[in-house]
Amino acid sequence: MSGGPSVAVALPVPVDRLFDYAAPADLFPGGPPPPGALVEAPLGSGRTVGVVWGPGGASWGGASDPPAALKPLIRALEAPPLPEPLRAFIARAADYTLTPIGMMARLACRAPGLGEPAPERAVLRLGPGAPDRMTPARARVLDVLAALGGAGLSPGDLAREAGVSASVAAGLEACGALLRESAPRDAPYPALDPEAAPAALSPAQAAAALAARAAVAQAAAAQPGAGGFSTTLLQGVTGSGKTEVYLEAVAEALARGRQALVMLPEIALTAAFLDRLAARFGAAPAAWHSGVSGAERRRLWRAAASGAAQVVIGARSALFLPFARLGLIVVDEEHEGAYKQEDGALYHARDMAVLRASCEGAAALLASATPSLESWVNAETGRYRRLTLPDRYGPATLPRLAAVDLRRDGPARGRWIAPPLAKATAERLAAGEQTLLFLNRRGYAPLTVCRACGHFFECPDCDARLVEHRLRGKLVCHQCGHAEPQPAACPSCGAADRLAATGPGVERLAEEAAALFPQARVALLSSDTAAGPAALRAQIEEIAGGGADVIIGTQLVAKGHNFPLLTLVGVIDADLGLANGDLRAAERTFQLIRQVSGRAGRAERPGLALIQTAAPEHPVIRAILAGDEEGFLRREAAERQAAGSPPFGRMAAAILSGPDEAKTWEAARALARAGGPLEAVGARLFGPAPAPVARIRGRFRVRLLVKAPRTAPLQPALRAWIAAAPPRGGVRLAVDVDPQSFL
DNA sequence: AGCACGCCGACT
DNA sequence: GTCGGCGTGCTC
Repeated sequence: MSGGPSVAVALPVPVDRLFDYAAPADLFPGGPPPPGALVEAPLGSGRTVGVVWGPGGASWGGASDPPAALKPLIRALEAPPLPEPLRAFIARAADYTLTPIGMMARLACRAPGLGEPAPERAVLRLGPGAPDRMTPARARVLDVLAALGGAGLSPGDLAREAGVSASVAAGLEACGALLRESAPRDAPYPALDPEAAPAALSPAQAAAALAARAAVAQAAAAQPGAGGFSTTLLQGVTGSGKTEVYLEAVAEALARGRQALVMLPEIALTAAFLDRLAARFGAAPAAWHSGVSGAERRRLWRAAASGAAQVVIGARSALFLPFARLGLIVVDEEHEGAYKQEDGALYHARDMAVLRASCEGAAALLASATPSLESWVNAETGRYRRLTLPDRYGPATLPRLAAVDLRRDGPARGRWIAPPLAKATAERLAAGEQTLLFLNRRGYAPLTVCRACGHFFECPDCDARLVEHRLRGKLVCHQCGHAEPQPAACPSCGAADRLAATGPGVERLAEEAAALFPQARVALLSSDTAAGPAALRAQIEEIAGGGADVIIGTQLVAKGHNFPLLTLVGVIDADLGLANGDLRAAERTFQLIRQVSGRAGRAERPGLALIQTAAPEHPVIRAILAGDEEGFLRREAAERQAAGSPPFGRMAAAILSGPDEAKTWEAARALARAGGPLEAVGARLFGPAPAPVARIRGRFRVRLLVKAPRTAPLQPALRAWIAAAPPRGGVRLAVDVDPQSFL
């Protein structure tokens, strides 16, 4: 290297490479910016913000040598550098998820105004001089400031607080009784008190809390990155008091001067949750999610970096905040699919939380009533610690589960509510109790067929069938969102009135329920029926409060709100999710039916769940009916191990997409022939489409799966593989990972 | 990811 | 004859 100091910078471009820049002494008199510094750099014809990764010449993956003449950096931003543990996390997360490092690093710079110094504002406070004369208005101003001690107020706030006009303060300032100063615009976060209002814990909670606190204490006592890290799975059914337990862990972090991050899958839940934490710790913690304003993001980003933000409640993206001394990460509802980030960088936030904790020497705490298979396996094998909370009320709260064998007791053709379920529903109606009929299928009917010619409607852009949405008068593709008006006549043969809806959707089920129980108030709950999230919440609340007798719902009803009046749940088609060939179909079906069944009944009045199935002997259905979660997880884990699927390895996919089916398929075969990296490569396709070549939005796609041992260097292997058979002829190639836990 | 370069269709 | 479509390739 020649020509003065240079640095390697991670830039937000999808290239597996660092970019070298000159850091000339005239621009950087104190030496080149240190690792972690945020810098502005010229790139192509424009400029972009990146993160200094090390001295120039560092190679992160990239093969080609940097050019002889380096462009100089433009400037260093006025923000604290990303701490070393965060950089380590970014590098490992990028490698793990096959994401270019700069794209991962970008997630840590997502706060506005990082280029500018922390904003200041003018404040007035008591000055050394005495007022030239006293008036009642002036006295009120001085009283307000005296009550604040040495602190100041902005001119506007001061006038408002004192109930005077701005000119009063101006007069006092002119005679030296008030002093105008500059102060940080961002108010500090209120201090949290770990002992403000400790919860009363049951013996089981207290025991779990003790262990959770010990894990945090262990992390806090160790040097960062020196063995303090641990992961704990906190398992306990709804109502067992998991939250109180992990808040004890948060209290321990607070008491030891470490920061805590609590991750939630749903942003909508944070408001209520913040209230709860405010009650526990005496003040509300900071919140980080997509709905937080720019000013608040800037404030929180800097407060995380300074350590002033003691506790942060956040969504996925909070994982990339520059915490100064993180001691604990809690992942609430760790099994939730919402933790998967699937656009841009691909990652599973639960796994990245564990990774971040390991980089920070912090404790990770995963909480769930129904743990994901991955976490359960990790707890079983001893990689994670495990804490279990027993049901607070004993087994009586669990609803009684019974199967309705559709082969024997099924409904008439074109009907979906079997006689035993109809009878049970009628009984609830007579008793003034609510029934939930669960069917995880939106719309009126999943298939529309012409009875005259057999024509059925397919999406023009993909392989999926169009679903009739009678309420909207549309045919809709559930895969890509394509919608078209519902025709009156068959477009193929022209026959009018011969189009037949085939199969059930919730709209059709609601129709049937209304006909079956004419005296009942039937409510339909589906993501299509409400105007927006707020309207939907209001609707759910109204129904839960007794606004309906029979609730028809999709998976939407499985989560969140409680239905205290509900004593019967009917699962219309338990077999629905099991047939679609998806890797996680069984797991999802088990969790969904278990969650939705659990909605029946309450402590003093156990409910009933009737599971309609045509395959009661299916192992998954049998496990559901027996309430045998452990058995299900054990069997599912063994099956996946036999199939070599996650969580027993890493899986990546090369996705080829092109405008032409033959060319796309040929490129995929060439890639497969080029010799797979590491282990076998096959043209297996996962996902909803049944064919090896799927059509999505008019383009053809093939997924080649790559399986690798957990610790294998997948990134370079994939690069070499793709270099051996680069796609041609308009075919594009993207590498995708299945964002799941293999940690 | 942006952004420029480059080679084929319908317009003043 | 040009404006502009988006396919391809590069960014220290």
